[in-house]
Amino acid sequence: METTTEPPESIAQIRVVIVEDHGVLAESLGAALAAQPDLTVVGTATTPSEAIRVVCDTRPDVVLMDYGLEQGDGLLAARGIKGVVPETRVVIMTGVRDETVITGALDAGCDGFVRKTAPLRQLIDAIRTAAAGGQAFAAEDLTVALRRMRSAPSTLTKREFEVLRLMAAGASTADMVRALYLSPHTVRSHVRHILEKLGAHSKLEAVAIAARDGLINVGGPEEP
Amino acid sequence: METTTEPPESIAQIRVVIVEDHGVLAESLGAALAAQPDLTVVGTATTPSEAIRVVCDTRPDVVLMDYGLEQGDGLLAARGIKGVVPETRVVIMTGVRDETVITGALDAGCDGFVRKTAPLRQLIDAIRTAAAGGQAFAAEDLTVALRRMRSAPSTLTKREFEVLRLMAAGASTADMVRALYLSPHTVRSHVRHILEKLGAHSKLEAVAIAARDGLINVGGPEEP
DNA sequence: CGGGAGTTCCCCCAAATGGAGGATGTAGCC
DNA sequence: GGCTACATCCTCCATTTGGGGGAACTCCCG
Repeated sequence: METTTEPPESIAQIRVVIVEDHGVLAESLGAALAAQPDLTVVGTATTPSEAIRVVCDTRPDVVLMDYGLEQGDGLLAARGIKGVVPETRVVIMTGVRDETVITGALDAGCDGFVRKTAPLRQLIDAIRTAAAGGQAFAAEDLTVALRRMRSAPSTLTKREFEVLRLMAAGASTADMVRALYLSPHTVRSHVRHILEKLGAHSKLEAVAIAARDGLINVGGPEEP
Repeated sequence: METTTEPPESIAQIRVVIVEDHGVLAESLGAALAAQPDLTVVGTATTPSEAIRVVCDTRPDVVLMDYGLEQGDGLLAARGIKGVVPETRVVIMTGVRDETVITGALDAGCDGFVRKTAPLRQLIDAIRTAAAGGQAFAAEDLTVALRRMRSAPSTLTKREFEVLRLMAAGASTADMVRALYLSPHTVRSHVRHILEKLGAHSKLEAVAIAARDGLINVGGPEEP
């Protein structure tokens, strides 16, 4: 591989753990990072729980965390790691064009954010920046996140999110009544609040808006 | 990297083009494949059109094609490549859990199918198998695809698909009337046929089923 | 302790939707 | 020429939904 913008000459090794459930990417990425003179891959994991265990065992400098894990949320795993070994630096890696991921990453106390569409060099730089104690967020990502935070105050409550997710699954009011053990009046009340907050005029539109804004992951062929 | 299950000893080089818009994966994968003694990466592309151009220029043995490209469909690109340079072998790589991808890959005349969750060795084996003239589809994937093809005959007409896509965008009947220049009666008629064919009892449920089965791509943060 | 947010439940009513049926014209197929 | 599929439009009716109120109760925070 070619050198990056900042090829460190010191022998200070950055110990990296890769959390990624796509074997193809995990392995090739591991090889690519290992080819860097200052990076050492000391462990890998494919699930949040495995990630925390590996981090406890290996005490890496940086965790490279995929956002879209099959079994759970990368940000949740990041929170867990920060809770158990707070000095661990976490760089989130995502393939989705979802502005809420970066706000979530900031909220979870992550130290870097890289899109999978970015060149590899950018990822390596982010790892080095995070390891050095810096924050590796692209200015473009931050501005997008800020714009969304201003424009969409979408402050849905927990219950409303539950209802929204059920709606996205195609549930009728009666279905939600059965699922949540509530009165139809209550479900309808939640629905109306959701419509109001999202600016929708139907459940269908609400789900479409929520899907567009990344509030929910619509079932089926998606890769978060 | 380590050798695979079938480390060829002949010097016959397999020329590979990688089509992948995730720079991180494209680059690290390129490095990992190049480390194989029998594989040579002769080109990369990030869009379908670029892919076809690169294939024309470099005439590779195998094209490693990501299904989920931002700008267009990997299967469409595969079709284009097969049309222009039919002897090219195409291996589809996908991260989504969508059974329709594999049927589409078979339909497009692809020669291999690998999930990103698979180990790297499996991908490399698929490339070698495809280059040797074989078909590299996992038995598990084929059975799943067959099961779906039997269970979901979902024969929506063109017009019904148009209506379905509008529904997924959150359009009301009135919106669709304006969008399609039809009578509300006609739109409602199409909607009812869609509900019947999908086994849904509401527009919301129909969209959820369609999204689950990969009939439509629901807007927003998805990575097909 | 007071106030706000959240959850739960209730009322009313107009509009949209789901579900049933039929009618017309057009296009392609055997 | 018939037949079938498709698209278009229609009627009728029961149910659901959207939109507007309000009223408890809990919990948390200042």
